[in-house]
Amino acid sequence: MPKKSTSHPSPQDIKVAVDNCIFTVSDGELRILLIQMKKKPYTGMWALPGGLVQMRESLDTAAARILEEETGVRGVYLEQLYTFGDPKRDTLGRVVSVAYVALIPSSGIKLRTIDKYADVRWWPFRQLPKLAYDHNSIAAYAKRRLQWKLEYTNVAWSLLPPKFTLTELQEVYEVILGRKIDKRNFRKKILGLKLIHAIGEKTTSGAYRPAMLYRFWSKHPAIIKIL
Amino acid sequence: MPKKSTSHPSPQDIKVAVDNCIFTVSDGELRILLIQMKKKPYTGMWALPGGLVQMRESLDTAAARILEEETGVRGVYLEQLYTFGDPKRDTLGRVVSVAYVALIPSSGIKLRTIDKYADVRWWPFRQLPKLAYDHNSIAAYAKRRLQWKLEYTNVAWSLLPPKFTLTELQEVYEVILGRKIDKRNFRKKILGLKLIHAIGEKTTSGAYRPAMLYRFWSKHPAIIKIL
DNA sequence: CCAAAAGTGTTAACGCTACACCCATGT
DNA sequence: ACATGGGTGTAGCGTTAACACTTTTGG
Repeated sequence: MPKKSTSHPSPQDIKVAVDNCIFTVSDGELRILLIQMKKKPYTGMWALPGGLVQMRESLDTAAARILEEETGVRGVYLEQLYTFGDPKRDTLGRVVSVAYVALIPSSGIKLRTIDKYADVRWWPFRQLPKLAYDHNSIAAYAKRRLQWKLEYTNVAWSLLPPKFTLTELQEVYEVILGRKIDKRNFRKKILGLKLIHAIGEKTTSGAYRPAMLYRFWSKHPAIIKIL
Repeated sequence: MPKKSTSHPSPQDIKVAVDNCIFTVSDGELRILLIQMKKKPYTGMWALPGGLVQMRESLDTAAARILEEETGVRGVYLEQLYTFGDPKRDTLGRVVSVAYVALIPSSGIKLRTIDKYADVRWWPFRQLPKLAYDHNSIAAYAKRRLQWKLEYTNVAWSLLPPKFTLTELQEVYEVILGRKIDKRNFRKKILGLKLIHAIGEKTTSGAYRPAMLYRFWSKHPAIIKIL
């Protein structure tokens, strides 16, 4: 950017990072994955898992790589959220962070502990601690986007295992949107959209009356008014 | 990012740029502002106006600065769109581009010619040339976002002068959404939303029957189902 | 008086919301 | 038999979509 009237533009030296907001729903709570930092200025603080983008990888690839390093998960829903670039968001130097949202099913995820971090845990979104950097803002923004996506697209399926009951699906909506939904209206609406179909089976393990299991026809993203 | 099994992560050296998709509606067409490049590898090609982020400015500030440098416009609608980071999007080196969308009213904009570029022009969106970098993709994405925003928020007011007729407003919708809208339903809907109000005046200049002029109550962004 | 754009209501279809009871199973 | 979650239908209301003629002005 030559010829500005303002003070000399110093040569650009900016790092580009990716930070992931990894959501799941379990035990009736929206949860987000946080790591506890070891590194110097934020030791002991919790933060979103992230890292610098490598020279030869795209942003999407970087997000997927970091997601896999932290959780061992691959092939899940992963979408760019927003890019945060306040000059003072990192005290050590200028870092622009491209935030991503990942959605993973609650069932059977082994968190991979990695010695880069002191700890890795699922935190109930309602009770987040104070996070490093501007990560509280990023997480808040991610939740708003998730709420929107849930109402207007079919992403909900990314939060469920391949086979699920309608009650489980409804719980995902209720937990994330933060309100009760009428059971009959919900089922009518969802089944009317023809995005899922009952497979013959029923739940076996549970107590009381078994529930029908459903599967979704396609995981391809679609924009459809749901609620 | 220590301990990767893959080849040594080379030290990060990435430039961060901002590119603006500046839209307006005039003469019944959606138009976008393009600049013609002088610089070495893309000489003569058209591209989105953009530039490198300075060390001490935020991304939003950079976008606003570049917008003003190119057009002289200030205080218009400006929103971050998406960040494009394919490693090969710029042949000269690794550049991550944060794209912004700006909306400006068609009336009375003097394009400031700047000797950094060979030319600056409004292009009808329907007939874009092949652009430098990945700017065709960026522009296409920006248009999709604009279409969505028009239907679900009050951004349309950013494309109109302070006083406007309902026909002008409807034209903005028709041009951007690419479909005809029923005049009576449109007026009923828009007036019912209570976002605009008739001021006493009528159009003077035009031939034929004068139209009522309207003004919007507030330009604050709002999310409201419009169409 | 003619051309051109401005302005104005009604009806039918559809979608959304609210609401309460019986069913299948395990203990 | 009972406790627990699974499963089902209808009626009222509001919103949307389709549709055509009269009014005002300039030439």
